[in-house]
Amino acid sequence: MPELPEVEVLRRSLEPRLVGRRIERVESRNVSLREPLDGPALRRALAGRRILAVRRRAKYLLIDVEGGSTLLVHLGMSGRLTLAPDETARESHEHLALRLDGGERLRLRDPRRFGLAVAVASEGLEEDPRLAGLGPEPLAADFGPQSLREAAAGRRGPVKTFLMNGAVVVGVGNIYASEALFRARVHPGRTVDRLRSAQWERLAAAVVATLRQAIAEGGTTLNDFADGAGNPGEFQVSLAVYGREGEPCPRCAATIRRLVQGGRSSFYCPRCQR
DNA sequence: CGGGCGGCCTGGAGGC
DNA sequence: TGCCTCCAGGCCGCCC
Repeated sequence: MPELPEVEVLRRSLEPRLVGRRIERVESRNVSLREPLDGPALRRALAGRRILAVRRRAKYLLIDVEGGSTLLVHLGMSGRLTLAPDETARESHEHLALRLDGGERLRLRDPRRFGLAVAVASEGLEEDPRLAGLGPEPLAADFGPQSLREAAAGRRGPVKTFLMNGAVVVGVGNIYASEALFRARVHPGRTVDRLRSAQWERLAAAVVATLRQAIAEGGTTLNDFADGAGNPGEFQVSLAVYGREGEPCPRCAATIRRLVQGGRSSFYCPRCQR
């Protein structure tokens, strides 16, 4: 489901409603997501603690609590995290729920179970194996054409899969990789060793602009993305190429094409993107 | 080592 | 109505 904009929209919707609240009870099912849910460890780390902060790193949501623990949540492809009144009926595939003071419940639902929920030590979080090795945040100062070129040194793969590599830049998934390449007018199959300086400049700027606009528009809701209050996003209306095979390019009206790279669909305009 | 591919899962859409 | 195939926003591990 979510790429950086969706997780950031979710974070912003949850932060004011979670910070300062106490977790009264932790309910977890005995299931395996990307890793098995460890109920006892989650209870030890979270139960009775107040929530101190709600942060994001890459596509991970980080919920810091008292006592030195952080709940690391990843939504995978189909995860949803929602805050709802405690009495709301449990949904199917709801694997974890935190009952909060004030009568609400934070619930993680994830039918495909590609997501993750694990309690880790807040201290040294960046060295956690799940986060170590991640590249720069695209909306931070250390991301730009220079960081892209350095990451591309000695590589030869197509720029589309390069952009989706979390060691290069985090948070750019299948939708926003296609959208940023369209904005930068770079063909998704172009190999990174053949990108010129001006293209790196355009690409870095396009990644930033695309993600910022998507956040401002509440994320992309294709099927089921919603923020913590259940509100869908609007950016799907602004998608220029993703999911639009056969439709006219919004810039030049040529017919948008689809190709498969690394088993994933890429969408592009054959005239604008060379 | 980089890069490509299959695997992990369920569910929705579309064809017949 | 059913049954089948294909496809899906992510990531990991294995292989060459």
